[in-house]
Amino acid sequence: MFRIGEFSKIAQVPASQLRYYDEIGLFTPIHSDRDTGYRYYSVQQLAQLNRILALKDLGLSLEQVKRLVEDEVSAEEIRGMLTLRKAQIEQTLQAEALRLQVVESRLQQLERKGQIQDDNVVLKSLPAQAFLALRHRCHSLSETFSIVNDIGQIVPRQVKTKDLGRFAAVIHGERFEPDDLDLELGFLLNQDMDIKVPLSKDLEMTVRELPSIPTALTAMRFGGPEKGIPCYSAIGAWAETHHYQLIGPGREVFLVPPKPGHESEMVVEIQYPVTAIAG
Amino acid sequence: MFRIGEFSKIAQVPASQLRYYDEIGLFTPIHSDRDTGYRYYSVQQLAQLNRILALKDLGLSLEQVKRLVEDEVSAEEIRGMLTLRKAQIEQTLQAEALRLQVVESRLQQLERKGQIQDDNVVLKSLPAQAFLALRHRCHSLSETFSIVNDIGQIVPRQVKTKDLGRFAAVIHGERFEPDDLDLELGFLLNQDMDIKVPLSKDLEMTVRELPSIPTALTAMRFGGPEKGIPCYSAIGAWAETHHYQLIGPGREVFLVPPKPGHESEMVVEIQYPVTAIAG
DNA sequence: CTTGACCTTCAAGTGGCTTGAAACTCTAGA
DNA sequence: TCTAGAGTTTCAAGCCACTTGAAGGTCAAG
Repeated sequence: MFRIGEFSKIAQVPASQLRYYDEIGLFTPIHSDRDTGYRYYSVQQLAQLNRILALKDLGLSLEQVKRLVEDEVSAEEIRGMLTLRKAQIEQTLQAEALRLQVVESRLQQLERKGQIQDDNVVLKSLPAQAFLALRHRCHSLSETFSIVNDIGQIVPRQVKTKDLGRFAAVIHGERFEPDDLDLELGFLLNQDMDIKVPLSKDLEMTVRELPSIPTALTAMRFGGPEKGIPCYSAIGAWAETHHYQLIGPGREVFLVPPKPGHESEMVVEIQYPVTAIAG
Repeated sequence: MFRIGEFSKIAQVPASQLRYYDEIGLFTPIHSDRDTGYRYYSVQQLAQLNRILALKDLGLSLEQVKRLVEDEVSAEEIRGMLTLRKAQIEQTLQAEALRLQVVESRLQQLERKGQIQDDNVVLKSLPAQAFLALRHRCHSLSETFSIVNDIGQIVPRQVKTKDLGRFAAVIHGERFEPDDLDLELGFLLNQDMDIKVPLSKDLEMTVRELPSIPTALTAMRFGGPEKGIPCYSAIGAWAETHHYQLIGPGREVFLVPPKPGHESEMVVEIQYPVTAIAG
């Protein structure tokens, strides 16, 4: 029989931790003196404690460990817990590896330049969302502007303010050529609905669901389209250095829409679906 | 200008978190209404927030992030922080990889047998410690016992109880052969001291420092030496499956020393220095 | 002007402990 | 047998990075 101090030295576990385990009922001394409150542990309990620490070391919570050691948990259930834990660890491993990569590239940047760049590129996941839009091939920037204008005028009259999200564009063309743009222009919707909005005699906006993007690379553009180039190249550079690949059409979501005469104050979030390249 | 809800949606950060960041002064809205307390954020602040989140994502504490974004921290200092962080991440990676290994081997054990074995083998690190002992080549078990007995009788008279640790043995022989044991027998000391204890006319115990063992494989033996074999094989098996290698003489520390007539109640911790095999 | 979505502050809770204070107990040595 | 000092007790608070909930105030669409 050992008192808590000696037991804690042998097991290399702080006494405070043993007291805590006693308190939560995870690991209680075989004997507690009625009068003095002193805790007494046996050597046999070392094995028990080691088992607990081993399970905890797998990353299980003390609640889980408790269930494992006190209830008789079925092998099936143990396997479930361990399999889950395995998946979690694998995730953590991936995340940590990514973190390491980023830290290393930051260190390299420091070596070379002294200042950290590209911090407006962010990896997000985006939910699916309804999109009331018109797909159209525009042959000049002015044509694009006029359509954008029409949409901005007409749509808010047809849809309740509450249901109307932000103005957005999907960029379908592979290359960016101002005189041949394949764009899908319109408004995100907060609620799915089944309406059509006629724009002119042969153009009609329809609703479709923009698919979710589990991993999207995003960047902010402050100002008009002419400010877009550094954003796109930042996204491209990020993707390249982090071994990601663009896998679909990009989107632009207008957080602060352009007002006539104040175009330089507009703010757009550029979003590109990506996937990590194996290796 | 956005209110907290909209800003939190764009940034994909819970509003409660933004309030918390405001509270700790890490990230405050550009405007707070005097009367209502409402927080208002600008789009430009998205970039600022992203920078903060990126730094946090590297695993830095909010305190560190705060210093980085508000004080002008020198590049030197940043490099220090990142290098430290890098080392930490590498450690975590290793630990997680080990964890994954263990989880996987547990799962395999479940598949094969249904019960978990070997949980009394524990990886510890042991500090250096003074050892008052006699190294001797014993040619029979009875010779060993008699020396052990002598030591147990004589030493406690020479050393203050407070300074006297546990009885212990270092096993120098490569193979275990009862009729040719190269043993170092004696007591661990709580304080380094410079004494010699004569045992008989030509045997003398001396003090030396047992080196620390950064990674030791340990197991408990409950009972006399005859119970030792499963412990040794458990340690061996553990080392093999986890790709560790024994790299020095083992030790036995007597947690519960044998009392005449109650030898079966003795408890010994067996300790072996090991090192991970690369790959 | 009403309604209901949105916002506020404040308090408490989370997990897995650690630290500290004030008081009590044990034991080696005189 | 006494004493000093090491060891132990309980209780409360603190740690991080938030989250949850209650009670109440504000905003804007219809």
